[in-house]
Amino acid sequence: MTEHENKTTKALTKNQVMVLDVLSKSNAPLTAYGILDLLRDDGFRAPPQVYRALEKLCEFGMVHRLEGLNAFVACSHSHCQNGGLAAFAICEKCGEVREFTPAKMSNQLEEWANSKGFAAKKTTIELSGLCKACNQ
Amino acid sequence: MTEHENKTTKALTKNQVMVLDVLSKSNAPLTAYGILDLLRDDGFRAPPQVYRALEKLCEFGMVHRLEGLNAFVACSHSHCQNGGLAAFAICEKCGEVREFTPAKMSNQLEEWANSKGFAAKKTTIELSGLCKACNQ
DNA sequence: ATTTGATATGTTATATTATAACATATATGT
DNA sequence: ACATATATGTTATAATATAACATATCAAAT
Ligand SMILES: [Zn+2]
Ligand SMILES: [Zn+2]
Ligand SMILES: [Zn+2]
Ligand SMILES: [Zn+2]
Repeated sequence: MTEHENKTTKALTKNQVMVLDVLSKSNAPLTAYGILDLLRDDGFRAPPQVYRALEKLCEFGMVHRLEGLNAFVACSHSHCQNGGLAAFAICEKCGEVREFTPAKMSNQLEEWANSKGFAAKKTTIELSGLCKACNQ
Repeated sequence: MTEHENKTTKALTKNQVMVLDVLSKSNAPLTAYGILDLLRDDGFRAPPQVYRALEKLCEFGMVHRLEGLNAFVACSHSHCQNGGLAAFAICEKCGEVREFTPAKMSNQLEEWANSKGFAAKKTTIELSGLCKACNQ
């Protein structure tokens, strides 16, 4: 059994592992091009290699895309793999990202969606501001 | 008194009026470059003209940026001008955007932020999926 | 074991989105 | 009229993302 597995219990590919690895080790979100630069020595040469890995990792719920930053973070849990709504608090100063699971909000959004007949496939919740440490 | 005014009761500039106008008349979000194309005949020639107007209109709360689409919509209310949290349900098929105000969620996010000492400056809530009409 | 199809990877080129930098014009207060 | 701030125009470039095609690797099926 390999180290990383997705929900279908299929092992990640080489590139997926490398991308997940740099994201997991980073203490701030990384852009696709930032990841590319970090992986040049490992044979990455062009954006599609990164974007393709990111796309799959996002599908698997192992990585999240932060829309407000055009950047990516490893999931804080082992993996979210959809269904579970995730929210992110992003510090503008230090870059720290806290992922949390606003269960009640999830219900309320669902309630709203049901009442309007809207079938949500994806939900984005992002707070940007200052984390406790940076706000002193 | 001019037609459009922002919160400081200062009239919008010529370019701001034109950008707000095309957004108000559109029944779907527009990208900056889409707006540029629509305004070529009105003297717009380059992206900064659009982005500058959009930046101000967003500040004034008269336009919202949809992070998931890199696109912009006119505020459904007269203007939101921050403080009031706005959420968006975006139909992937027809492009329709419904802006709504999830008051309870707002409280819950605030609650979470307070408990963690996070000082949120901006909050993004976007649902993407299918609207009622498109989901038949 | 060989063929076949599917998936993953490499590579080049290009599309899309956004901003930097500088020049000119217009408005506003003294 | 002058000084100052704001708005606009313009060129160039940065940053983000995808299209298109070639090659390689993997996984059945024969
Ligand atoms: Zn997660
Ligand atoms: Zn911080
Ligand atoms: Zn609004
Ligand atoms: Zn629709």
